[in-house]
Amino acid sequence: MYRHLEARLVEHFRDYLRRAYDLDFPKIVVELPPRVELGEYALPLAFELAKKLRKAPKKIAEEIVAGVGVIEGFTKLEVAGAGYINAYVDRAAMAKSLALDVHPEDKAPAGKILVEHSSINPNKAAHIGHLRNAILGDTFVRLLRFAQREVDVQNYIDNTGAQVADVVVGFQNLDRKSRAEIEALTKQTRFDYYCWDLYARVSQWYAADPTANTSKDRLKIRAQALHDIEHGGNETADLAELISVAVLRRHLETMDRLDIEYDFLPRESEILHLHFWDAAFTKLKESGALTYEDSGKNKGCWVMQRVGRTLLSAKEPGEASVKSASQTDAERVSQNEDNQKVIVRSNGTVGYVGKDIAYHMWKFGLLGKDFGYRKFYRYPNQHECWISAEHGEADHPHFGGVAEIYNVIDARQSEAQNTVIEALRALGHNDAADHYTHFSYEMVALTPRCAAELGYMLSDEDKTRAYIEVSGRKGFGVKADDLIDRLIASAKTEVDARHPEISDSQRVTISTQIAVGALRYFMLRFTKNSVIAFDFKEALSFEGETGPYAQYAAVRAANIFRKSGQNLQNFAKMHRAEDFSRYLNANKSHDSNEIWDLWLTASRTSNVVAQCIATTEPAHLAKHAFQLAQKFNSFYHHYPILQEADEGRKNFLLSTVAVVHRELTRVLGVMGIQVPEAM
RNA sequence: GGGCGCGUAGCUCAAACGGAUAGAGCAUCGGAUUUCUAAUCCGGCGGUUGCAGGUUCGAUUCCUGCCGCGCCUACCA
Repeated sequence: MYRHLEARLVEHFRDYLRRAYDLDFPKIVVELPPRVELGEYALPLAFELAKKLRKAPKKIAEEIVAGVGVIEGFTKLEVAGAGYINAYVDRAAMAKSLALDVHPEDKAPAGKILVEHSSINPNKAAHIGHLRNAILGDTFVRLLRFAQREVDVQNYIDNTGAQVADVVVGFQNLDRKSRAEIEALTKQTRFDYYCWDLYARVSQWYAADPTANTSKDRLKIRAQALHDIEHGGNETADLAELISVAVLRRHLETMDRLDIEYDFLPRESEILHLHFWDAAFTKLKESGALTYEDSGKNKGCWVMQRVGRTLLSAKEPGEASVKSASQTDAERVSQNEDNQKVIVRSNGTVGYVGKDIAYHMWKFGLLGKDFGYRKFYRYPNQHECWISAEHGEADHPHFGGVAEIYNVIDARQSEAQNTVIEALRALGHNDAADHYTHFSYEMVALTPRCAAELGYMLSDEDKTRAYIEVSGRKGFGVKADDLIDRLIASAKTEVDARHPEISDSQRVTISTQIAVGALRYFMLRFTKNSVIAFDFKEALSFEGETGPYAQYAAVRAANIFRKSGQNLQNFAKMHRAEDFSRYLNANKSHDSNEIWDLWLTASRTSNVVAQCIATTEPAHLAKHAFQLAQKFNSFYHHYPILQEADEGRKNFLLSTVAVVHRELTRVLGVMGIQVPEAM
């Protein structure tokens, strides 16, 4: 609602500026005034105009306010501060549409969006770092869907890489398990935990031998395993398939605990076996994006020249050319080599980035090849998740060939992501490159205290650090399922104490919802590029700025309705005929302003969603949910609703509760957080 | 060395596009419950936004330099 009025306001001002000043203002900035007393919208445009018109901002603002005329939905414009133009909406009219929950038609841009997230190596249990990725990605998907966009969710599976090979090596050489034994293990609960430990043991096994020769031999075993797996059609590859699929299923189960689902799981094995790379390689060579090096340190490789880094040739103008003139040829050559990215190794094998280029050409429908598709996993809610296959089913949905993509991948991989984007440009696919977004975020690390709590020995240097990076190779980290278990147990203790009257299975449901709320909120409250230093105490908190705080506010709202005997879902709509203006305006008393502020905050959801999408930053939504809950809790405390004697005012207060409940539930839903029955 | 990011209250974090008095939570201190459940609310304390310049009517935000921290910089994935 808020967003549509804003659009109307901007349009009106743009028109006026064109008429009155003959000015084209493509971007009119609109802000939220610091307090509702100052209106619902603030435009600082007079400040900017001051330069052009060579007049005082305040004077210009007054001129505009006098000339701009009546705007539908607004009661007045006012000049405030040093030259702000504040716009005041018709509160009663806006409240009415909010109560009715009317949404003027939005024309969402056409074109499918593909969001890739999670992409956990299927060789060990998921940990907190993966949780951040999946929660950010899933929330972004929900944001896009809220904005009426069509979205496919993909989880890329690197099932032929070194990490899977390591676990296979572990089963074959350390634990010496037969295929049947491994198969039995995969059927046990949390097979991924077994792999977690095994992966750490193998990593030690490679390195921790005193005689260098043994270590070398072991790395040879690893290289052989990797080779066999990439090739396929042998015992090692079959084992890798068995293990990686079993771990993948575990990952899907873990993420489903947080209501995170995927539509399609493209795997590296199919990218290899369906020869995606060959198709891409041909195009890359034809376009000149890849060049063959016949000398130097990258001799025998196909490389990509990185752009954005100056190729220091004599042609460079300005200072750079002076600098390059003083360089020797040898320096220039070596610098150019440093700017090269090896895509195909001198032994003819393609590296990870090359496969990624092919995969991204497929995403945009530029490869001329497609995966086979097989049903893989049906969620309890019947949603079907598909997986890539060499020979797929005849009937399948169509994935790939999308208009826009978002890759939720941590910041350490920006370099690789940029290389893929550059490759698309080099192929002449600028439009695809422009619609390729690396949704970059920082890692989750552990505080030294947390690491110590987990029983890890820390060096003196580590103890002084703000955080310590998790490491799969060392088996150092907090496993996702463990964290979820602890959150549920902790919530259960509280729920048990508060609600002995309800059934245990219901208490488990509520505890789970609270745990998910706490976890998802925790991962969303930090902005993407701040490293999260994980700490159990903070993550297990249910008070203050947390998910349960917001859930609690919604539960309280529902409780009022339960006690009142009124219907929460229909109440606001049923009272649409009522005019709330006397409560909302009331001479702009403190009370009416405080309550209006609550309505106003509730109305801003679609605005915040748009902001989150534009900035690829879901943290704004978490902040918004918290603020709405905070304002509601304050309102809840100050206005005893069921005791209200004036029937009209009581209806108004109940409508307020109903609208806030609806919007808060909606916002939490976009974050993947449910509102429990009771708390 | 180069690239990217970060530095804001005791601690953990906000402040999209430069804007009105830099805000929350935690911690701490003090208060609120015969009421729609206190996982709550109200108040106090707490700031030279790393440092030094610059641009601007206006800078936490943009630019330059410096200091400190992290990540990336493989013919690994």
